[in-house]
Amino acid sequence: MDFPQRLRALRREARFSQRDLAERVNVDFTYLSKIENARVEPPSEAVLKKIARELSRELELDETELADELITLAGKIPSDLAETLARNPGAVRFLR
Amino acid sequence: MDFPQRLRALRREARFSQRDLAERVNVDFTYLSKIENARVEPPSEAVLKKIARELSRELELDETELADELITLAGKIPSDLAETLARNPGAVRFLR
DNA sequence: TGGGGTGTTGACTATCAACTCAACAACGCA
DNA sequence: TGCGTTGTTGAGTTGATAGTCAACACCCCA
Repeated sequence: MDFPQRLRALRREARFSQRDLAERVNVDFTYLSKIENARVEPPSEAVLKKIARELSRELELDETELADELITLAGKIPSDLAETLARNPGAVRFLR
Repeated sequence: MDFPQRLRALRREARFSQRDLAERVNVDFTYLSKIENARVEPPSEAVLKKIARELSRELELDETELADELITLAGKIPSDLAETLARNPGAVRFLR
């Protein structure tokens, strides 16, 4: 399941319209539409986290886990992790 | 050693002027100056890789290793690694 | 004393990511 | 049949990133 599909599935499961969710995370609802239809790239990490907050709240899921799922599905690396990696020269070699 | 210092050290070791190196990697030499003086952020990964190519060539170092060093010094994550991480949901959890 | 090679700076520009806004279509149902 | 709710699309905005360009200063040495 790719990011757009997953987002739409979660949103519907939570019984939110695009307008509902958009308002809660402070973006325009048309933006959510484009995201769900892969017309644009997944949103910023900040927005992803807000989405995770609202959806986890409604669906009684763990917020952090959902955020991680969405962020990696979105093809990004959680910024706190990215920072740690960038500061550890060894960590990168280890991963290789 | 931070990124700007390291770059300048390597370039001098290779006996390249800013103009020399800039021409080889197809950027303006004044841009290198600003980078070495930390007037701007480190360059894009694409430019970093070209720099690594030219310097490793001249100094007989391993190109990939030098690229990794420069990229992480620049505070970035090598994009191929980022991709691998983003595709492995488990890897992120493991790192946590 | 001036010409070539070096590095620095300020102002400007192009590209891209991350959105918003205006308009409209499709459905349900009172 | 018309009104409310939902979703889609095209065009435009905004701020950040990644550079370029013109000008100048310093050195060296012929």
